[in-house]
Amino acid sequence: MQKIHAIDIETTINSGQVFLWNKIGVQWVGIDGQDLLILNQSPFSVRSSSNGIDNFLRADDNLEKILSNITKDKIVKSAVKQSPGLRLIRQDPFQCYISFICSSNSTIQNIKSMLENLCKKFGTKKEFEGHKLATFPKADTLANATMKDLIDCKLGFRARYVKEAAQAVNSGKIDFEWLKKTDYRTAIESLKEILGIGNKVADCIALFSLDKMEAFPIDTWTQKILLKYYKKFFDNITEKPVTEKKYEKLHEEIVEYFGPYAGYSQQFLFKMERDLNKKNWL
DNA sequence: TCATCACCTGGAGA
DNA sequence: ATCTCCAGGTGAT
Repeated sequence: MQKIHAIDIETTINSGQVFLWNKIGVQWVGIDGQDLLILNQSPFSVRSSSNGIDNFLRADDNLEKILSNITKDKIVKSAVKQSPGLRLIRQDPFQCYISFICSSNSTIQNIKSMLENLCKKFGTKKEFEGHKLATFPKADTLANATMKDLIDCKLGFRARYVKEAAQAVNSGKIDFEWLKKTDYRTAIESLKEILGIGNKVADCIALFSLDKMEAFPIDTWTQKILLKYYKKFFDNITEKPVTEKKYEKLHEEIVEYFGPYAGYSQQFLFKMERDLNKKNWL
């Protein structure tokens, strides 16, 4: 009972949801908004620099219910069996939003580098249990950053996206508390008004930070998975690039098939396929 | 509605 | 050494 639902920290951190984490000794040290977190597998502990942790590891989820729901599908069932300790993470929304805007057309390692640069240049220095780190920048800081400083963080063409996205938060156009309360479709449409956010990035933000478990990010890996295992289940999956309208039609089919916890399914499938292809994480 | 193409940057492979 | 190609996509035409 305890064993079955035990969280595997390393697996969870190395599942493409978060970027600002490092393994130091036996523990994982990471940045979540203005918090520094330290995770320990054994003995299990989650420690926060500001006790403002908002259930980062989603201990409030009913895993038994979720897992029994999503494992009705055989492929998901085998993916869960392979990484039973994998969990969805509830991230700081602003950090998640900027992180996935930075993710477009890049690699895990480069995304991590960009985000570390942003923290070093714009974050607040903190020390927690002997670890000196800088927190993630606040929205108004990035909104007022110069383009040169953003370019210096190696954001490339994303620099403009990040600045405008931060301005949208600063002005109240993007309100994460409101987005958490509203429905999935409304949240996605709202996020997509921001330059640099398309369907995929919006789904990542919704799933990883806004409690929208029906979000199912479809990237090139997910597309490969759907083609490989689910071609006959969905009409709208092809090897061609997923256009905006195709994405939306496909998502409807996906939620109908995978159910209300589709996002959990995606996470297990994604992890399985990346590992199968021996892709590196953090 | 869809097809092309460009895009910062850094790492891998030719 | 130098070049080409590509990576958790998105925007403009």
